Amino acid sequence: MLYAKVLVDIANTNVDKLFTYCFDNEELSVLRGQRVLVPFGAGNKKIEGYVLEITDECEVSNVQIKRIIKTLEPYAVLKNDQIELAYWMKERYKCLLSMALRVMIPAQLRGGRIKEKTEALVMLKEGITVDDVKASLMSKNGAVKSPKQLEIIELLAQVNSKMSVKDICAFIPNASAAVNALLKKGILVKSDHVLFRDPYADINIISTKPLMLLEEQQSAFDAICDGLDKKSGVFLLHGVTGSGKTEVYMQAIAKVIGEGGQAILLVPEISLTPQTVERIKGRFGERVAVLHSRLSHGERYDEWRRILLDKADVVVGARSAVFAPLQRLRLIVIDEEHESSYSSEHSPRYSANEIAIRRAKLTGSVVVLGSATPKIESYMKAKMGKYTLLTLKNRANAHKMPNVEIVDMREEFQNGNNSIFSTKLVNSLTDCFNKGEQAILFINRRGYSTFVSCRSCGYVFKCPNCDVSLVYHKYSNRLKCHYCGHSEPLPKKCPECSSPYIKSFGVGTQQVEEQVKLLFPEIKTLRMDMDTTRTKNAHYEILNKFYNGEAQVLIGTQMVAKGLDIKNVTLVGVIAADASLFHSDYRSAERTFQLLTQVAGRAGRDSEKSGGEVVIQTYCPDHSAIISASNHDYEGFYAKETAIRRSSMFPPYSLFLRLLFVGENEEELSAKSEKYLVALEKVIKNVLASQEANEAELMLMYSAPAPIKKREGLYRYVIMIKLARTKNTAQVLNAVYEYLEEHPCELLLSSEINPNDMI
DNA sequence: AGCACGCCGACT
DNA sequence: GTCGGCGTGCTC
Repeated sequence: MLYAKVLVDIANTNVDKLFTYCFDNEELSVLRGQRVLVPFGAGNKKIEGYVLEITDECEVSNVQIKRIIKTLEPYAVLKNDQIELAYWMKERYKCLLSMALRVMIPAQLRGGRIKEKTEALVMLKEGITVDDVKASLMSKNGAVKSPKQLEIIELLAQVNSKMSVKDICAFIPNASAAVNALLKKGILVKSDHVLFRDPYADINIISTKPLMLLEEQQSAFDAICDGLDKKSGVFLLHGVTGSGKTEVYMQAIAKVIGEGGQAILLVPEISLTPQTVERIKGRFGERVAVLHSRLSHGERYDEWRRILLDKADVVVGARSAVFAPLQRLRLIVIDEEHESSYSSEHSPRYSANEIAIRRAKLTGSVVVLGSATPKIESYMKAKMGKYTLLTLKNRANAHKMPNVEIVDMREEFQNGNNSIFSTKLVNSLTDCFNKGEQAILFINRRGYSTFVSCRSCGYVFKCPNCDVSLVYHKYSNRLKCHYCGHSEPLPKKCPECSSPYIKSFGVGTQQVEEQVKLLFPEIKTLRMDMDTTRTKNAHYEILNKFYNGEAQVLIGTQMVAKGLDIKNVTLVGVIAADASLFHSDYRSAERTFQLLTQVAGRAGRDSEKSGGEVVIQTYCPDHSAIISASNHDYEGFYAKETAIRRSSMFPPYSLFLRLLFVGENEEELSAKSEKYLVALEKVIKNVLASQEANEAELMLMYSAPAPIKKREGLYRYVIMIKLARTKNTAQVLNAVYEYLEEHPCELLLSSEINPNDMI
């Protein structure tokens, strides 16, 4: 008898520990990492669980050890390093072990809802030869009784392997009745073959060869190879837009595969277009698996299983692909490492970057973080020597960086221009269209306007479920909430004062499109935002149309800023660069700089044309994020931004811990968060006192409604704790977590360190 | 999470 | 006297 320590798949703190079950290894083989069905609780309810340990001695006493009912798959679904990783995640993200394990396997596996897709294959029964069959199918006078059956037999003998009925029919029309007859006679036998659904079955793959690396690329590649040989290292590949980072990743991946290893390439969800996949598959062929949220359940499960069953060496995917169950992992590449989509928004709120580094440590792999605009935090780590900094300063095809012009919209207004386009941008658009070239207009807001209000009494239309103003959508003539999806028709008069004078303010993608059409009636436009990309292939179709020149201007939100590489685009216009600057969190300048740099990088990617042009419209032309972005000056921005962070003691010079309380009753929420604030303050001060530390290490601590204090009908309150980074920080945090564990509160939704956004 | 056990009020 | 409320505690 052997024993298995099992974690039951129930999301509850009380059962988030190992339970010992037994099994008879003569009749049931159970592996570490395998999923099993076990009886659990008083009613012996059948619960799915993960085997995290196998022992030959039972270490628990005074309990009746139950028996494992069965294994759920014939193989382990978790690799050893993933189990270690899950334990680490529990500590790091304060999540349940069961939740950490859940993100590592496809959701469809749980509950056994997914079925393998199978196909019946037929073959000649063993021991039967073609001649035998021929003889049996001949009548005495030598005529063939069943010509179709004979044909099938001859075909099968010729290909000498199993065939599906569908494939047989491709050679012999309407063969299925004859196949059934042969099956009935026992001449043919049937077997089931498991199919892997291929999400990219329809794309045509053109194989590509490695390009010659430029000097900078070559030295980056050499450094990464060095790391691969040593089986350790985290590299920050800082390369300007268009510098050929992808080619460096690809050659590093090729080296790994060449040596029998495997690699993960993470890309932001938004850039997981068929083009990206095509490019990777073109280089690495069949043994590429793709994982992202747009796959159907079946496709996702099949791709995951291909990885598990060692049918893939490269995994390309979004955030959760960092958990891909590869056995011989040696390299994890994170493209656009600064992207916020690498941080999970729900529990466990992990960061793919952190997970990659942790997983690499556990498996002896190398991590490459690539970006034109690395996170301040990442760049600082590189400067301090925690990561190895690799720099690509030049664009790969010798084309220049685009020329960026900043337009002060306050001046435009003073000069009598109150339209959303500056004179400069209108002139540049005219030029661009005249030359038959294309433009991208970027505005970080969808809809028509940002808010709607009554001109008579000032009433602002707000969402009934959320504490945000409603956005006007002109095409549907409705007011919409971008947080909960609430939508209502635009009222004819003000609900407060009945005035009919209702006006919308602010600019969104729909209005930009409308204005372009008014100014350039002959120009075709395309709009790309959440509203136009709702359907499965919409992304791809819009970009394809633009690529094929079916429109001269593409208007869109964030999603046009990332990764587009269209040679004919020579002009990029940023309608309002300030939109992201006035968020009240310390990262807003960084985000603005990143976004502007990314969007500017879309211009002038063709060496035939002269560099390209970017026009940035803003109300704060002196802001360092805007100036540095216009000069393509990451170093300059980094220096200014770190100076600000240091003087105001923002991360990475300090640390924020945010506790989020969510509930229906605002008074109760406010009172609860206040209560915890008082208690936690005492806890923290006690720790600091016991360490004889300066009380000022607790820099700031308050409780308040979240910036968006109501969302989807629920109120939100936060406790913010700002701590100096000292030798005591870890101990302070542990004390806080310990207190929260001992005093659980059902309203406390999450705790996060340096959250990505404060809303 | 789900189920049993247990200790209080309302009922035939 | 019993039925059922849901607070507490345990599940290999």
